[in-house]
Amino acid sequence: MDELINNTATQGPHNHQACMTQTLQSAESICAEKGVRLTVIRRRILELICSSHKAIGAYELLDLFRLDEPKAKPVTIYRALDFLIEVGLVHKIESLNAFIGCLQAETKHQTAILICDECKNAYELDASSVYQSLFAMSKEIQFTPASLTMELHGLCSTCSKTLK
Amino acid sequence: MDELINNTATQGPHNHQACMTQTLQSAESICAEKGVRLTVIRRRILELICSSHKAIGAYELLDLFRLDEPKAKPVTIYRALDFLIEVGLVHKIESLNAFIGCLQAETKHQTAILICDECKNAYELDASSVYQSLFAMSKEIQFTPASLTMELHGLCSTCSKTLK
DNA sequence: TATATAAATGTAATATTATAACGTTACAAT
DNA sequence: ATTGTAACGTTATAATATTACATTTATATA
Repeated sequence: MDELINNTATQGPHNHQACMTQTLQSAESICAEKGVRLTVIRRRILELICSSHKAIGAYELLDLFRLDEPKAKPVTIYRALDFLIEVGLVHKIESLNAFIGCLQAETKHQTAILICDECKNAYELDASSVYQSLFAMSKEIQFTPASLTMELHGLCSTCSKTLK
Repeated sequence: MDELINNTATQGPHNHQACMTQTLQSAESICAEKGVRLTVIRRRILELICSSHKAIGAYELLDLFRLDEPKAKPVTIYRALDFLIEVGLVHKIESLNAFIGCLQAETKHQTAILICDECKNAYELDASSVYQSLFAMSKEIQFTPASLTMELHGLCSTCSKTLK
């Protein structure tokens, strides 16, 4: 039932150009469908986030964005991030104050984020079963669940091999 | 198997004075056992954190601490927090940048934090089963798990009744 | 008990992350 | 064309967290 989402990215080198192209096209259609605007700024920031699978901070993102738009201010990044998160195209990793692109934004999903503490690559794992069980547990004690943050730190397969 | 930890606190009013006293005594013995020093500052900060079950921010804590120690600086709080977290007496809630006292620090535990978005009270739920299943899932894809952050936002029973 | 060592704290400065407030521009629905 | 809303520009500042280095306190043991 649960399964790895962006498994190509976890299995070593993948065609990242194709991965990005697909992500951005998918983003276009999601926004179109939702009737929200993926403006030039928002699209560019999504592109920067998705340019790797590493978690990236807002100010790091600002530095990259400024290569094209030297006068850009932090709030521009945060506004775009707010939008992208709202639409589900980006996730915030709370334990890092950093952001990753969502590779499966089209599917409604309940995921855990797996973060490699060595290379900072972050992956999403479909964890519906875990969500269901935690939601059930919380309801048993009359807690009404709304949203779940689940972040698993550790080492990806590549880095754990390297560090042996 | 999984169960609510500080269930008295979730079930409405409880004897908070007794709760605190017990938490602090327990903290003393944990530190003694580990051979680490629960200094006056550290004990006081733990006491402030545990003075309610609401998540509290570092600077809020600083304000409280300054009632006694007007010259205290942020780093004093952060140092104490680092210590208390290291020892397991306090947890950081990543999604709030805030802290709560741990009511069951003596037991090795794998917990989810339940956060009421209305009253900010936070509870710990033993979620060993969920940890195990997520760890197993991650290992299947050759990810080596180290630590898991699990934070469930929602409404506690009291607040969900009130908001009806 | 003196003293060496490590741990804890004091103090100042600064880095990092994020938001508020308010004006202007662009879009898109009538 | 007008008008209302969403997006963006600009400035300032709030909120969170760390670094660096000096000083004091506790602990072990000579």
